[in-house]
Amino acid sequence: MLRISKLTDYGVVLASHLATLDGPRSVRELAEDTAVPQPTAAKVLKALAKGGLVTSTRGARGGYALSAAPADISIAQVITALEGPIAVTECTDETTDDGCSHEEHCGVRGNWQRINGAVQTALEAISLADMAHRAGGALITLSLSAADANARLRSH
Amino acid sequence: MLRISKLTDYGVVLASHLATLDGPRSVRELAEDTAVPQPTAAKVLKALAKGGLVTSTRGARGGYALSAAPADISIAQVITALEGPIAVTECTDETTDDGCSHEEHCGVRGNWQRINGAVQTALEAISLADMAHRAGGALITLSLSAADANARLRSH
DNA sequence: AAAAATCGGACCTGGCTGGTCCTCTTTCTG
DNA sequence: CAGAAAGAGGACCAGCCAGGTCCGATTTTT
Repeated sequence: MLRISKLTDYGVVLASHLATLDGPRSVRELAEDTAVPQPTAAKVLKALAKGGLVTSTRGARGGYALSAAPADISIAQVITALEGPIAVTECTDETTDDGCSHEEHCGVRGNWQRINGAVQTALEAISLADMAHRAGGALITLSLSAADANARLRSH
Repeated sequence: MLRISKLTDYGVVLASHLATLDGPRSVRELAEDTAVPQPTAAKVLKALAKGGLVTSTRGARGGYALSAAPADISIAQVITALEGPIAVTECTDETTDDGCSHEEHCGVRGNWQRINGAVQTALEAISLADMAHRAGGALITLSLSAADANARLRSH
């Protein structure tokens, strides 16, 4: 299903919500606004803080706020902060260089990496500002190759 | 990590391997060629057969073969056959119309669907024939919009 | 000093993934 | 016609991890 985890989904929702605010907000407030269970929201926000996407202010009147402008934070960053590097298959995970035993059999590998890169590029191109605005217009289009992209352009 | 399951990975490897062959092959042979554990390969191939991607011949000298030309079977079909409909988040799974409780809070939803659609389109555009050829050249590129695609074309 | 927050963990638990096995049916071959 | 070869269709299990909760320590405000 090519699914991302629910935690990550929460992360995107929370981060997008933060993008509509200015000052820091407490976990309780954010959880209420987004209807995410409070302890879970806390966990997610902690992870985002560790990833440097949000800054935390401790103590009374503290809370979380985005560490950068909404337009400068990508969905890919949120996903990476919560799930580690984006890798569609284990093969494409560069960190484990254990030399996949199928390597000689699967000429498939290079292609997976390309697919993976494509997905990653797509997610990097989408900012929290984009997500915060509903009705963003035509957000993403895909093309198989430059030539194909060209053909599409002409057809419009 | 936006990861697909290992079973699905096997499915792609097996299907891509079948794309390089002509007649039906037994599970044992396919498993040996691809270094996928035999019982697991059987399971995967059964699922592919149920999805109509491969045809099975029973009895002695039977086996599996692709049900269509490699160029006419997409990676998306393989994934769908093994994992059900592609849905990045639960929200984007159209089958469950239980009205996600966050709905009013998350203007995010429409955007997820667009991302989801983009990924799906990308996977639909990649055929087994593409996967079977290693070194396929620039297989996929992404663009945010037609305008952006245009800009990219010019920059090359 | 007390209250309000986050931090950094530990902890549990249910479901799902990956993997195996067994029996039934079908088909070919000798 | 008998037996072997092969898939169909399940049941089944073990391990892992996502999802979720909770607690004590620390920091800051009031």
